[in-house]
Amino acid sequence: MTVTLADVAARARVSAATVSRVLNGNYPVAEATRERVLSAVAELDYVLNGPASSLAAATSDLVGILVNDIADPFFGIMASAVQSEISGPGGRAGGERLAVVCNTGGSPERELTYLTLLQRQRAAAVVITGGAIEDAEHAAALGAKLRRLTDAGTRVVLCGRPPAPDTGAAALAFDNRGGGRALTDHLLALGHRRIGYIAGPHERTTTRHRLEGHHEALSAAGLPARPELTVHGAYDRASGFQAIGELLRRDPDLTAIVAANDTVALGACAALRERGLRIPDDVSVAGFDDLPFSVDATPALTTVRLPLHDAGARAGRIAAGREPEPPGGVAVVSGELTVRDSTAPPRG
Amino acid sequence: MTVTLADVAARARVSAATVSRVLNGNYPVAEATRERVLSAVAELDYVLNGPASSLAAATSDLVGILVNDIADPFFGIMASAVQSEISGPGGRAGGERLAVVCNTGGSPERELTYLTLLQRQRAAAVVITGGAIEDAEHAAALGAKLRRLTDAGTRVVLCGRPPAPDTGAAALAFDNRGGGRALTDHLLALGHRRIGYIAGPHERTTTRHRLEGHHEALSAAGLPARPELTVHGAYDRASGFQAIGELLRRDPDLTAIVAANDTVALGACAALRERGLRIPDDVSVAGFDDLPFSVDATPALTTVRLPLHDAGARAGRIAAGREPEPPGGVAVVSGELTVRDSTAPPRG
DNA sequence: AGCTGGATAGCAAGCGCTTTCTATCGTGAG
DNA sequence: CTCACGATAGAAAGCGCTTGCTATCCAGCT
Repeated sequence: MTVTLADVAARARVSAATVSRVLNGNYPVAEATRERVLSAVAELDYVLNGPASSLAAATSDLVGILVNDIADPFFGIMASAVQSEISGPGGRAGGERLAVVCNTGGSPERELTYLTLLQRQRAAAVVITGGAIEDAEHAAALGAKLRRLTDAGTRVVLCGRPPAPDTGAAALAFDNRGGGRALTDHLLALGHRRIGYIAGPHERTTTRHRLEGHHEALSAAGLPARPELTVHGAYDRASGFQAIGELLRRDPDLTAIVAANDTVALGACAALRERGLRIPDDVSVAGFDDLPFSVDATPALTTVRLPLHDAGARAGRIAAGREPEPPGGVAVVSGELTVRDSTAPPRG
Repeated sequence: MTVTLADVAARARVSAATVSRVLNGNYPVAEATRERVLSAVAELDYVLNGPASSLAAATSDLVGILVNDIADPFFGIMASAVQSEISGPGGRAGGERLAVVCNTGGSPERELTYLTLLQRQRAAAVVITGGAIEDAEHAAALGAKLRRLTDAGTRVVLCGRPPAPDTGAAALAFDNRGGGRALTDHLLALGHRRIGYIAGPHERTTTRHRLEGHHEALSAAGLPARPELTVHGAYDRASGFQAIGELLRRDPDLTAIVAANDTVALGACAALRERGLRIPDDVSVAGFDDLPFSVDATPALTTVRLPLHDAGARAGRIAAGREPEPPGGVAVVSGELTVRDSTAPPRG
């Protein structure tokens, strides 16, 4: 039925061992023999049986990339960068490694499920992108799983997520706190004092760190905490849109809005415009991430630029073993305050 | 070192066969025994060896999703929909199927490479999204590969791509031609006569079909073909930005621009604004796809809405074998003209 | 001419799991 | 009290490939 190594061997009049060695190129084979084998492979349209090969060799060429939301360019950009590094320098699918991305949808269970599936496949490496869930139970389960993966020889790299101590995983963490602080500092410097904050989902490191940066800036400026000016929601447009209604109800005189990310910020802008408020004349708006569309928004969005592509590429190189892990297994990647047209001094 | 089935069997005082049967649940096992096995599995932290299992069973639970650009929400949305259908109803990772997305970057070689890699893994199904490359040689190679995949029992579904006859692959094709025509008809109805067209890359079915729709509308209206008003570029923002310079040089009096997709349209808008041209007052702009950010653009973009999520979900269900293939193996998915604020009658 | 060693090729033993076929046990029927 | 049969469990034969070890061949030496 399907062509096997033995068929190729028979056709080339050599042993299966020789065919295997030609295919893997890790053992000397006479040029004439190699050519004979190669043409037999071509003639028979032979395709290696991956499972059999992985079983015998006890390794696989699968590399998994976990993302929270594949439809969000934030993850798409990182995943794309990881993948092109994995698939070999030059962007060509060189190393014959199968870099695949797995969409967890932000669900802790699916995150674990995918990790198990990858562990089953004896994946060569795993890159986990984006913020983590802050739930003690889940964190413990995840930590244990990562530990087992690294123990089994799978390289694990966290990209855009805080380190997971004692798991053997390397981490490239974004400085979300610093970015959040820079953004609010900027608004304060412009003279804003009534700032609404549209945070991401509860229990996510990204959400908490950005929010903490915001609070740091506020208290450094001697401003009182006003918890009612923070609302939580998903990292999507609808969340930003709705949040504006809530925020304006709680304080109709807000002069600035900081959003969890650019997508949320855009939703907020839409809601503001719908209410006849002009940006930045009536209300300033700031985002986070600097996704590609943010520069094209009207007005162009003030945000914190995160080097998503670079971080992903580096994570990919570490996962591929082409770059050493950062010292201590952890590196902090900083964002850069990017001021554009959506923020301005408050009226008045 | 690593825990195997035999270890679990020994711990549970049963044979390996029994453990396998408990894990697969496809053979009667006494309740008491099953529990004993299950606790041994838990105690030993046993994880099935995927390659060994796939080898013995001659099947795998891998499902591949090919996309041209994972950082583009156009693909992200479809991939996300496919994946959630594959991973089991309810969006939970139920079926223990490993749905993974592979980023070809639009390269024909990588497309083929990934398909081979998936074939190696004896994937259960493959979903290929987005337009195809129109190169005879590549098309033949791709067709042959698809044929082999389907012959080997892998279900192949094309999503947002024209059918591949005689390959055994099912297809959900977008009506790009109809959408392109509707868009240009709309512009003509508004009174535009000098319309620039920013097309996608050469040799892609999507590019050609959308452009053909445009030409159909033009000639149906009795307008002469003006090839110099069409420029090609990538499906990205930069392409739209640059194209405006070129188009305006060729005809400074254009009153409308049709872009290959929304991303390109946004780039075009930015370029237009930079030149001091107002949209839609001075120039109307239309996109294609209706990506999430298009409604938030300023002005909100007129475009053709493609049911990306629904199409992806359907493709996923077909790939999972939970929905029959469309009759004849092909279904056409239509877009819907969505008129917003970026198009208006020309000044006059 | 006999010997040594490098270069190739082959043998065969698994890798860990699934599954067919067979063995065993307990129970209701005769 | 025996027999047959349904329900379970085990034995063992692979699945297709990799790789350590062994066998062979021939050139270069002594």
